Amino acid sequence: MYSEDMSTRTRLVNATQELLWERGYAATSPKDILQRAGAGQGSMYHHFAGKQDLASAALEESAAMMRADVDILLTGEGSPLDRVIAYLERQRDSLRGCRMGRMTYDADVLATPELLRPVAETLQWVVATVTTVISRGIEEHEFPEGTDAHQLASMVVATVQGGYVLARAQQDPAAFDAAVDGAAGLLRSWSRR
Amino acid sequence: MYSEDMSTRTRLVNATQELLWERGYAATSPKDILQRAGAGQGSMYHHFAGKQDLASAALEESAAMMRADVDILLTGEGSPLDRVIAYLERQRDSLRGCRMGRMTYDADVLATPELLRPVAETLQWVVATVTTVISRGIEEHEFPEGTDAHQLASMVVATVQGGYVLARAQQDPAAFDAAVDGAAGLLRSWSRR
DNA sequence: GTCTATAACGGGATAGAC
DNA sequence: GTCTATCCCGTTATAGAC
Repeated sequence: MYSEDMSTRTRLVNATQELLWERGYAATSPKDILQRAGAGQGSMYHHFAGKQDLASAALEESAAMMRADVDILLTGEGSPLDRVIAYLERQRDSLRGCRMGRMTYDADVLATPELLRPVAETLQWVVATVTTVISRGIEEHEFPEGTDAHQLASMVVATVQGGYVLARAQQDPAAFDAAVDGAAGLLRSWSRR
Repeated sequence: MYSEDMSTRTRLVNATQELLWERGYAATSPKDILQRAGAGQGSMYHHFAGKQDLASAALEESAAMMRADVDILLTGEGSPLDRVIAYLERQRDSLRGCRMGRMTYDADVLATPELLRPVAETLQWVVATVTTVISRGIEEHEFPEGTDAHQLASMVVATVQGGYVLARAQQDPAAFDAAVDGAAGLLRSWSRR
């Protein structure tokens, strides 16, 4: 339940963002959303065309938040290698999984272009941004010449996404940490070649 | 619809395995299963206590299949490095994702110990098996001394699991290939240190 | 063992009052 | 703008005939 100074529309979007992260699209009902937002049926159908429309707005908002979070790590302090390792190591709440990545296993999302688009674009953006940082590292001779920046970036992002899967399966964040630590170790070694 | 020489029970389990892979647990209804198996309501409730019981049997069967598939790659021909790379590179149908990994984003599975158990055990087994292969590689001096086999194995399995996520988001197997090629490249480099 | 009929419940959307 | 009442449909399970 949100504070009164947020508009009903905002409370609806926020509640939907949370539920999409926790349970996914198909498993989230309008009733769940309304209860968490402290709103009635009418409000939702006044502000949005329906569940899908609201979910679309919520996903776009979550996508923007994820980009902002990742951007801070990748454009922050330190050398290119430091920043890639910051992206790997500073993920929080690994048991919650990825707001965007989890949607790829929701059949309704895959089948609905408006819902898949923010997911596809955001993950694509993360890979592209890591690729840019690694390319910079190659220019600065922190990574060897001939490094395939896109392959390396794909591996880095996949390690994070897959680390979430392993941690959720074991219900243990240590499984995530082992994966990203393994990737960070290899990257450090690669940069010293 | 399956051939007549399979028992109804077997057809139910097989149909459920397929649907769990394609859509997950919550999104699969008994009706879907019965239609694909070519059976009626009565058959299912005769052989199984309900949807959850049938899904449990199907997941156990899929888990065994996945272990068999992975085992062939990891205990097959070649040096430890070759076998780890075979595991990375010989995944098929990357757009389908992982039978077990996908279940970690299904809230009902997480909340049901009988359903989560095969998922957790199988992914744990894969990481442990890759760890063993890498440890062997360290003994044989194919990997440097001081290599953390468990971290490296976690990274390898996470890359595969995350590669599925990236490929499904883009609806393009190339995203999977880039991730596993990146991991394979780093591993080769690491083994030559 | 397998079938159909039915029931109880919840999801998602609409209607119309306030 | 927000509320409640209502509707239609699909999911899951049960009952009982064959």
